[in-house]
Amino acid sequence: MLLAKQKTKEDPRITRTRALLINALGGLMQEKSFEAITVGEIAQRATVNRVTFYAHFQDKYELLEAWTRQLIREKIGAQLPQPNPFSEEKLALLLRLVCSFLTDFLGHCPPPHGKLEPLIEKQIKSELYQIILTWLRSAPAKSISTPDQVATVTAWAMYGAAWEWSQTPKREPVDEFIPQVLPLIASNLQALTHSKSNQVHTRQSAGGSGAYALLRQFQFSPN
Amino acid sequence: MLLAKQKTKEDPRITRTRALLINALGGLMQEKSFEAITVGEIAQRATVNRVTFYAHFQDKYELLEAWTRQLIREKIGAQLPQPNPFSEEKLALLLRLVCSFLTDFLGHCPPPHGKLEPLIEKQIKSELYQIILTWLRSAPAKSISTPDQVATVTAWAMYGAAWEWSQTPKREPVDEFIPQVLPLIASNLQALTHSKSNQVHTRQSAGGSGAYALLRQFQFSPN
DNA sequence: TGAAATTTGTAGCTTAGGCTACACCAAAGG
DNA sequence: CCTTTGGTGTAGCCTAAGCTACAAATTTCA
Repeated sequence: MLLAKQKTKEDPRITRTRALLINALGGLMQEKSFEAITVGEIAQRATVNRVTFYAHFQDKYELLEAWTRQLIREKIGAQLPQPNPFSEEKLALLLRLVCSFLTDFLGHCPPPHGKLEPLIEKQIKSELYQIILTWLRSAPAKSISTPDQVATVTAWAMYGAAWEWSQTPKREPVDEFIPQVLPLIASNLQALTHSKSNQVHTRQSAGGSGAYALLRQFQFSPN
Repeated sequence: MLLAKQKTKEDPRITRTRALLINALGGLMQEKSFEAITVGEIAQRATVNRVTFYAHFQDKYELLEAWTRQLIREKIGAQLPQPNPFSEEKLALLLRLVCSFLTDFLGHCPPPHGKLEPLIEKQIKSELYQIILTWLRSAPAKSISTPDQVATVTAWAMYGAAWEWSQTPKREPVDEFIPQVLPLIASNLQALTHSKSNQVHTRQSAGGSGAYALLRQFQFSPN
């Protein structure tokens, strides 16, 4: 109803109200755990009627998704000076952004983070997937794998690396961590810099089924 | 924040839109002179339709009044810890606030300040009048003059002093200035601290006409 | 000067948002 | 147990705000 993304410009009231609600949730998330927050509180802090909330979001979980998505776009996607072209420095920066997001973010919000962590995992990987896919589209893809496959694998690898690092109690500083894992991640993107095709296919699977089929299943839907 | 205290609660959309417009003007006033600002610009920066502007304000001059009034309330009225009871320290603080408002404020806005200065003069005096009147109401008024008269005279005296000081090119620091003029101003308020009636009446006028009649004419209308 | 471009202010219509009221559900708590 | 309490979600109505369009001023500039 109100959510229809039409080609015609969006009514400013819609943008404004959504922004108010998202920011209100952001404020409350610094004060109490998500589960303890009620729709009424969110609406009140947003100076918006509670009924209006439901005109924009199914429930508070849907708002949570919108909030984290915006945060991720701000802190990760928007920090890359310009998306194209690809460079190894940009890949390093991207990984660093994911790392700092993970450390900062959870510090901001009082636990428990029950439903929060799977959500941001999903969304960060989705964001990474989109960014990498943009790189792949603007470069000659000589890999034997499809761009979607490369993007998916790289996104998962990057997030996994950052996640593992962020969970380590006595972890090394980011500046040491990044050069250590970057080669593992960048190997998938060799096609972008030299035209050498990678070896993944012959290593992983002898037939048409296996890891690739699985990956295809779990590819992110656009946006 | 916004003052229309009707018995029926004000629609939140109204307060929000007014606040957006006022803040938009505040931003623009730091960038260019008031005369150079158009209604369209204000509305755009407020993320509000230009037509909506006219639903709230007659023209940009009326918005200017609202903006300055809010600023004055924030910087002066709201800085007094609690209005009552009266004390000489509070009077000194009040004068200091007026001084710093005058110096800060004009620095923020690019000249020319043509219509601006008479406006803030009127509004600051009005604010002072209200504050002083509150003091007078909560204290035994033993003066021969009416509270309105005392409040008016004191407000004018305070603003006049602060204005003269702020216009002096090589002025002394506020901390020296305030003790110098405060006795002149406070004399009107003696009735608040001791019950000695002041001498103004016998000094100023021999009959029923004269300064008092003039003052009565120029008393501020409530809000 | 006089035409073009802005800006101003208003009218009429459409839509988002505010409000009341209500049904539903779940968690206390007597 | 059943009542209270508080959060959830929806329906219907009313109002504020958005949009288009247009008729004046007003400013700009050739």
